[in-house]
Amino acid sequence: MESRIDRIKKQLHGASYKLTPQREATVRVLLENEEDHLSAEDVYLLVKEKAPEIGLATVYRTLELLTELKIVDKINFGDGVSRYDLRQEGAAHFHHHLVCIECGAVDEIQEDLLEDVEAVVEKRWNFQIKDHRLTFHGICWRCNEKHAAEEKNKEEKNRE
Amino acid sequence: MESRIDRIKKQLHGASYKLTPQREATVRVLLENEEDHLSAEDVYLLVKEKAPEIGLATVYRTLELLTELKIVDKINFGDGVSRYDLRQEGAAHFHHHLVCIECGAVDEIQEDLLEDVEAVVEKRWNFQIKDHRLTFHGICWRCNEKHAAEEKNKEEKNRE
DNA sequence: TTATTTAATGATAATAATTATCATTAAATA
DNA sequence: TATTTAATGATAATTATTATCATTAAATAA
Repeated sequence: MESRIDRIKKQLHGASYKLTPQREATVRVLLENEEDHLSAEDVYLLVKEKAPEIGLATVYRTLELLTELKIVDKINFGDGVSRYDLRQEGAAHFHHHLVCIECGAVDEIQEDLLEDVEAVVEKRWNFQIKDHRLTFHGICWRCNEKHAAEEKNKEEKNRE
Repeated sequence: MESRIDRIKKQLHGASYKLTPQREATVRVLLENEEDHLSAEDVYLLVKEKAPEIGLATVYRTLELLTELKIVDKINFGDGVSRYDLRQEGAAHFHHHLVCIECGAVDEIQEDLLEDVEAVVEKRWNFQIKDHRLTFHGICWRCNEKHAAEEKNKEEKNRE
């Protein structure tokens, strides 16, 4: 069976780039850390564990290349660092993010959700949408549950 | 009548900050350049025209302060520079952006458009939304019109 | 195969945006 | 008026990213 790496290799070849050992190591790190929103530095350190000879510049170059080919998405949560996410295979659109303002966790939404909104934007603003970025800032389910538990606890204490 | 500046002054006082001349000059620049997505450097240069003694660090500090107080929104279009937009008065939510991948223009959408999507996210992901960022990347109405005109032109030439 | 062109890499210097430091000034308060 | 505190300006420091350039690896031509 054709693996994800094989398909990425084909994508690279299609654009006349090669999948060098360094590029492959970088892609593997991204595959093994999906959903983790790694920075270039993060990727560099992880790649180094397996391939210590790799240079930071090569990691940057590879991430840039993968971004150009739309294999990864470069995202920015406003903390001064770019982060890189593998794009879902076959996904025309970028996935969305939920950033928790309490604990800092970043969750992903793979569902599109924006179809109706995009139809409106395309028509009303005569804007041909090619991609989108949607991030919600708020309180995640973990913090919500934690607060609910604390609340319950307090009530029980009061009843005593 | 109470002006926008007066209201911002009150907001600052409410958080026990003062509206110093430097801060006022910075806010005025933002007011006079709404919809322009200015970077800190842009703001600095504009403020300098009116108040040449101001320092870049003060502009950064002021923009940070205004961001904290949710008077401005700090945004990032992925070009390595933070940009600062005055938030619509009374707007609970951040406005959206249309970034043209051809000409680089950035247009704004003040309408919410996300109410339905947010209801789904709050329920399905148990996420309490406090704010959002939505940016569409694509081709703006100006470029679309230009292409349409070019197309028409070509057709006419062919008919000759 | 060997020579030659081209692509990719690693080390590191350069750049650019932002933040930290610190002495000075302005403002608020005692 | 004296004194504490907040804010500022100049500039150094930091940090992420990009550019440079000599070296290596790969692809292609002879």
